[in-house]
Amino acid sequence: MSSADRRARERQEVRDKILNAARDLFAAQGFEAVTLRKVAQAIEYAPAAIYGHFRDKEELVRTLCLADFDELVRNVIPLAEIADPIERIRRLGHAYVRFAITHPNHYRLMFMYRAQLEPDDDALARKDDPHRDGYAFVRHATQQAIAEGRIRKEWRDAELLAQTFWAGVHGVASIEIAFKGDPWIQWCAVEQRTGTMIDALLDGLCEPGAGAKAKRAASASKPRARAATKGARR
Amino acid sequence: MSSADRRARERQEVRDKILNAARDLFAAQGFEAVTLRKVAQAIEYAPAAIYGHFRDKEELVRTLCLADFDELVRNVIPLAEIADPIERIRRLGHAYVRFAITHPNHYRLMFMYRAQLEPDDDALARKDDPHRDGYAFVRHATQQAIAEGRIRKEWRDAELLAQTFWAGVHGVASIEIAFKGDPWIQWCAVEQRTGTMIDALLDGLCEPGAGAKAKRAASASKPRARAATKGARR
DNA sequence: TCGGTTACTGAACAACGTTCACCGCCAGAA
DNA sequence: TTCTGGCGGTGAACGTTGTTCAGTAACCGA
Repeated sequence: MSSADRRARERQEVRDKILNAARDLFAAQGFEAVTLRKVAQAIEYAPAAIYGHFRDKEELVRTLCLADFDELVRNVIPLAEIADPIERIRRLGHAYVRFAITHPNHYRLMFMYRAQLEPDDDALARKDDPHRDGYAFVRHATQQAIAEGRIRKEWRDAELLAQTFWAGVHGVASIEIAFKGDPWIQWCAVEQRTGTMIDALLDGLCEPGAGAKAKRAASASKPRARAATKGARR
Repeated sequence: MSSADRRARERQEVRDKILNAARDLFAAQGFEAVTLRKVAQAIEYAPAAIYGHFRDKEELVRTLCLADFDELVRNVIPLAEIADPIERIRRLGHAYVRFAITHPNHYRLMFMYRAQLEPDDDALARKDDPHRDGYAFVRHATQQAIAEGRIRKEWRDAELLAQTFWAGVHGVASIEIAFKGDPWIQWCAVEQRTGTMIDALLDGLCEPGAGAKAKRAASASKPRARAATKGARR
């Protein structure tokens, strides 16, 4: 049945063309700049043709975002090899903020807009798998840190720790995206803000001398860019 | 010249009617639900009449938001009396998240949408005044904490501390607003997440025994709701 | 009474997401 | 070979949206 195969392949090709055309618009200018008429014009189809491949604009852009989020997953996977859970969390936080800053429109849609998406089957399949679910990745690390006695006794709740850490890096990332270049505040460099957030949070959460501070002192030998690049007032 | 006064007063009344009609829509359903035609219908004017009072929809809703933010300012002003800068910051953080949660659409527009607003004269006038500029309030407190030797030597940069603390509470607030009720994650109570963020950050930033932990231990005599209300899976 | 300013109207415009009747083409059955 | 069903795509339309603009009625000072 090669004819049916060809039909399916052609259909997939059109779908990919739609996604690619939409990606250019979305990555550069965000959700509202993705106009079905512009996408259709870019691929030389009528606007209504898109509805044969996606239920509506929302589904189109969300599909696009989910696909691009694999890049974040690929960045995070190698971190799983780090034995020390605190160090693993620290590196994850940096990678997370870096991804958010290089994909601001993706990040905005997925984490700053609204979340009332019912997860599809694909997403449900990888839920709670630390290798494919970012939140589970953090929670797994916090669980391990608790088990190793690294966390202060006040906060031995892996769920709470994971949510707090995520909120911290999300705060840095989303403020950077929403307020980048805002002249009201004399912004420190975003890498510095990220490092301060992660280090201070881990210091506060960890048992004294149980990893966080030691690691930071060790990595302080290679000097980090601190207080170097301040945003200038305009 | 009472006639000119009356004209000005009538003009202000119409402007207020527009703002009030828009506020109802905005507070309940957010920016996109504020339709100029719906606003106009509510006050029994033609849609175009609004343009005699506001440059565009953006300015209308932003004016509305700025006015409502005075409530946050009023909540924060009494905190200035707290002598201890660390405790002051802690209380500010709780008030901040509480405001965000009770005004999710206001918060979303001001801090999660876009910030490319050029500040108006009124805003510029109160910039850097700790009593009327929220960010300056935090920075002033961090400066004082540094001066009192409460902050660890690695982080004695008031600007950086203020930005990190703000990012922390903003992270908790914006995640709560964007992900409230999301079944993917087994959410802890937002008060618990707020408290953990603030306490852990201050613990990590402060010199050991220089205030943060002592304060927390003291207030732990009146038991806080910890690990009590977990969001149940659905 | 006159002239000008002000506040508002009604109708229109352009752009958006989305729908729907139609149509041509191609694979498989008769 | 001819018929037929369905699939993919089209073109035109619908209902919204924000916004503009010429016109108008009321009012105020002269």
